[in-house]
Amino acid sequence: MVDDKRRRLLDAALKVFAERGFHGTTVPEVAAAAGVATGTLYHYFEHKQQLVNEVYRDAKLRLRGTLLDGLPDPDLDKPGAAQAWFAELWRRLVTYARAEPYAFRFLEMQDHVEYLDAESRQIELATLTPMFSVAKRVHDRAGGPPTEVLLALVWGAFVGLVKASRLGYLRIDDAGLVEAGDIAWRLFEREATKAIKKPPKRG
Amino acid sequence: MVDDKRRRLLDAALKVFAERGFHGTTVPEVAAAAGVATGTLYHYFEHKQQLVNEVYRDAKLRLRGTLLDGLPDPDLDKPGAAQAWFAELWRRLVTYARAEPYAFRFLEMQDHVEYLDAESRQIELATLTPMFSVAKRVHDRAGGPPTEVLLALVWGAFVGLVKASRLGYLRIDDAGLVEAGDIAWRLFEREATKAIKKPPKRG
Amino acid sequence: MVDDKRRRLLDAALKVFAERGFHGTTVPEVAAAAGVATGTLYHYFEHKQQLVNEVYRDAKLRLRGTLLDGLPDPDLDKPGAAQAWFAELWRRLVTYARAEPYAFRFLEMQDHVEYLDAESRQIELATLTPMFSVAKRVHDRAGGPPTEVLLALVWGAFVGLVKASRLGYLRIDDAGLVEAGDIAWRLFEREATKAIKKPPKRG
Amino acid sequence: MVDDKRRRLLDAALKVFAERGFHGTTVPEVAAAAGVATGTLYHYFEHKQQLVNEVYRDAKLRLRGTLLDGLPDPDLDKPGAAQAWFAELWRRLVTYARAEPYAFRFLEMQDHVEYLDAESRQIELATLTPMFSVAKRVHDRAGGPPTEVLLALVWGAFVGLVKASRLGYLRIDDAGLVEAGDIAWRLFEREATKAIKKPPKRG
DNA sequence: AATGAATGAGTATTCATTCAT
DNA sequence: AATGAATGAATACTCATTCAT
Repeated sequence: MVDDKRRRLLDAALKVFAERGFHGTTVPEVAAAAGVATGTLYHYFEHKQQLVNEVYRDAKLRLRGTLLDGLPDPDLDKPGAAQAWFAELWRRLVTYARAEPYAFRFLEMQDHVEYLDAESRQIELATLTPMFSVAKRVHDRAGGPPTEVLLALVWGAFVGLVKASRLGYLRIDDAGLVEAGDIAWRLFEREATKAIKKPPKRG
Repeated sequence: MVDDKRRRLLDAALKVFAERGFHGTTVPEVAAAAGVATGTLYHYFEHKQQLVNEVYRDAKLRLRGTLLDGLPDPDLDKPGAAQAWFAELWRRLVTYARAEPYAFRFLEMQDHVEYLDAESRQIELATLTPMFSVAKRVHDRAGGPPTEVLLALVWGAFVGLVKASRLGYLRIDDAGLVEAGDIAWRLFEREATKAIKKPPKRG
Repeated sequence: MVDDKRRRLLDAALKVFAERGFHGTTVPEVAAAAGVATGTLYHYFEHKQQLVNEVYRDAKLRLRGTLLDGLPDPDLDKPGAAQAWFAELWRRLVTYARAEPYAFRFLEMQDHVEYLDAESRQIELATLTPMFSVAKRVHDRAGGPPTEVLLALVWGAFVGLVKASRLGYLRIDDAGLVEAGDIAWRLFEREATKAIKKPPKRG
Repeated sequence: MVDDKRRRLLDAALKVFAERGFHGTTVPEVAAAAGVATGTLYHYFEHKQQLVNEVYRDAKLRLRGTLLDGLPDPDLDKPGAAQAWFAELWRRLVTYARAEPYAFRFLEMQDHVEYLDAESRQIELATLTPMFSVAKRVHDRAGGPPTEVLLALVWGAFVGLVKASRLGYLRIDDAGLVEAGDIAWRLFEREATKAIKKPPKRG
């Protein structure tokens, strides 16, 4: 019951923050969206800033869960394993963006830095690191641009797709989103292909 | 002289809006950043919202100029023309993002919709359309996913790169950014390649 | 058991009111200081204002008791009786101020008038009157300034001493406080002395 | 004109703080009492606490001026000089308490410590020290209780008089207040008298 | 045109009081 | 009786906008 109200507040806050941004959102607005009185919000969160941080962590941890829970590390010696791993991740991203559009939008906002605390930033890193280390292994076999660059391109591509969809620049269904993953894979492809086909040439 | 102040206000506003967002920015803050009194700002702009819109249009038009001025339409029958066109556009994007980091960041913010007026949205479209129509011609020869999807992926990839760089997730110089364009081209490549190699099949 | 909680609430309230004043004190603060839940406080007192009034009366009645219980009226025809009476009262004041520093401080606050009710004010008077009437008898034999003035000076002198001590402007022990009474007596002295030595000149 | 508003705010704040205390006073109340809008108050003072501190210093400095400006140190070898010095100080206190009843009341409030800053406390000391050092010289010739104790008694006596008068426990005019000074002098008298009469016994 | 003090509606936060458990 | 979560009016403070100079 207590947790119920806290949950409702987090969900309502996520939604309005995603729509209007942190500064564009009023505390009573959040409370109203959660169906509680303003004072009640302050029973659960010390101040607006603590609220955003908890909303952020909450959303980010769910993202992390969706992306990483039960995701096996690819056996990179098997042909196609890297691509399968990539496809699975992309599919999970699609799942998250579809299931939690507000969370996805909120997490991609630009002005977080200003109010996020150390704990929140720590979670950000904890989400990226596992993907990064696999990508790095895939990638190191090949050469080419730094892994960070590839990941930034891929992540950005996905975000761009979702954003364009939200703004109405394109209409896309889940199948379309998954298909787009095949295209995004090309960013990795040549490197990964080299990695598998040409290790002998390197030794 | 008069235009000088207006110019300074637009530049100052761009900077603080880019850093703190529309709602996170105070009108006196903008005035102070421009080195004028608050009242002066209201001589040049009716209200805060008109100010953002003019800042937006100003930045967007410069983006449009940087991207499109003197950019020839590619002769798609020549091999490599599409890729050259793409490379040139990417190079121009890099130029803009480097020369006007605040403008780039500001334009990519999420919460514009709320306060942009019709004129501003019109300019947004006017910027996209020319690129889109070329891309469409390149693309239609091939098939595959809708052009909108490809463009969203590419644009998002570029934004992701710049954002990751700003947030410190990667360190990249101009050469690196341009190189990344070669990778991004792969998103188009197969289609474009097909487009060039396989027109007989279509005709 | 029930009274125990009421007692604890009165004591806790006295303490925090003495330290932070009525308006500077929060009802939950009082409850917490008493070790009960906020709601419980409202079982014993209708509202904050009733609480202060009961605290006030409670402290004032104890002051009255300490000062007046068993205090014999002086036989003013005996030499030294007036001074002995004064010394005893002063000693009792010292006792109270030492035993109940919060109560003493609270009672001397300035802004009581605003929230005290008729009953509380009545008790204030009931405390002063007995001392006043004796003082008046001592004093009338002599002449000089009105008794009220003398009492105000003496009472103020004592309060000044305690206040200066609390604020750290001086360090004084019980013996010092009692000694100070000898000095304060001088405010009365000449008149009282005259009263005893010179009645013939008046008659 | 600017200073005029600041002045009005300080005066209005002094009045309402004196009447209702710091916590019992609302910022808009102060602004209204000064005849300005709430926002204007914040143009002159950062927050409520800075306001009280400036009010306090302002009142305290005027008290200090009234008490000490042009007050000559007594020549303690002249008979009657100490008493004359005392009488003059008392007369000045009366002047201040009459001319600035709100300031006097405000300064005597109990709960200052909580919000006064270092600068304000420094001024408190700077006001007391000069009187203290003269009193100490008067007093050291005699012996008896510490000077601090005598000063606390005298100051308290005066405050008691004013407070009793404000609360309606006595009615007193300026002449009465000055006369009361003669009585208060008795607190010092014996020592001072000894000091002048009996130095030989000490040497 | 330029200034920046002035305004007061608006926002974050607190707190006396209620009430379901 | 006791609890403490819930309420919403009240309060400190901010900020877009106006306007006298």
